[in-house]
Amino acid sequence: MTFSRPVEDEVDRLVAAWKQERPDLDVTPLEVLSRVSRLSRHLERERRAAFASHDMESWEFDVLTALRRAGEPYELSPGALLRATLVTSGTMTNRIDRLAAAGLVTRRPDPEDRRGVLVRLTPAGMHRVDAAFADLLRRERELLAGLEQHEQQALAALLRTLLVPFDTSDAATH
Amino acid sequence: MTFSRPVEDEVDRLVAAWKQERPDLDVTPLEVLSRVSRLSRHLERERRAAFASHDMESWEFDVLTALRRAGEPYELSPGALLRATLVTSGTMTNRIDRLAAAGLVTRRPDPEDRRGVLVRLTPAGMHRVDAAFADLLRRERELLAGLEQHEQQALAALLRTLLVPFDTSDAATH
DNA sequence: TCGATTTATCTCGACGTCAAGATAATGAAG
DNA sequence: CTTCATTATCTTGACGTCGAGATAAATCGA
Repeated sequence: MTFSRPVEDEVDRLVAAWKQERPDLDVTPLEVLSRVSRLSRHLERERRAAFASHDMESWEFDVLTALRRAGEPYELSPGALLRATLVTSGTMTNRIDRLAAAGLVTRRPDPEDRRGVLVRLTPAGMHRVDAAFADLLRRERELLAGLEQHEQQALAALLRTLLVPFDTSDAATH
Repeated sequence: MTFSRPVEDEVDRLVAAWKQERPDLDVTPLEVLSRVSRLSRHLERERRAAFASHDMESWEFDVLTALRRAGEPYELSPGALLRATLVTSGTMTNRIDRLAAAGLVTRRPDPEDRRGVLVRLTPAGMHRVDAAFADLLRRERELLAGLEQHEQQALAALLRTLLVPFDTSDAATH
């Protein structure tokens, strides 16, 4: 039970400005969606900073992480990787090229489908991602320190509701 | 009061995979923060699609919107604009250049500060942004249709808590 | 008033992403 | 078996963003 709410964020100001300028419009959708976008941008900056100390780029982490959590043998197709990371196929090809050049993944033809390719995490890649991930979790925990456990759960559940339509409907290849 | 929760999103699967692979780590921060990032990416795609029909880019909209809601005389400095849009100064210079070339804004020296510049929305820019904004709100309302009014408010409040530290502490110039 | 610091904007090269299209293999239908 | 639609990956060029640094004006302090 919290009683104080004197604190404003940028979105409060933004919404107030719109109400002033366009009182005819109902801008309440911004209360949620602008906050999601802005928070995501701030988080991305934090991630960048966190990874810098591990000499890793945030796009590298996204790919390596997907492979890592896939479990043995830490191998996925480019298609699976692009669905996990929400980037286009061209972007994923490019990312895999560079990760392979850095020795963090290997690429081999899929023996079951001659169109396909399989990307596998190397021991070096595994080591890198594990270190960075532990650090990221530590930092993310701090960012969430302002919320009680049950608030975090409530927040997660609400976000899930918004996310489900995206994650189910389209198996978008892009 | 809702009892059903059979529905999973991609983050549920992602968290389950991590628990399998690294049971020693507490990955609950991902429940919130991965969802924010992923949702933001999906929203960005939606925005792109929404603006396409108005023949407008999403970066253009961000700048024009900031000017529009500032009210008469619809004029802000590049510094104010970059803080509103969370981009770097180099990016903002570039954006203003292109918007000015398109006739949607004008740029003039700040009479009060010879280092400064003032960017003003033109009538054409105003017209464009008003049309696009109305459309965006309509689409965003649909995205939120899965949540009751009070759920949206709760969600907004929780997000605000996470956002406040970013929006207060740093007046980051970048 | 002078020098040092801060603030505001711009420049430029490196880089990552996207969109569209190319290639090639697979799967489905008759 | 042949044709057609689909799927998987890669190629390419255009584009927007970032980061670092340059310039110049304003502000602060002794």
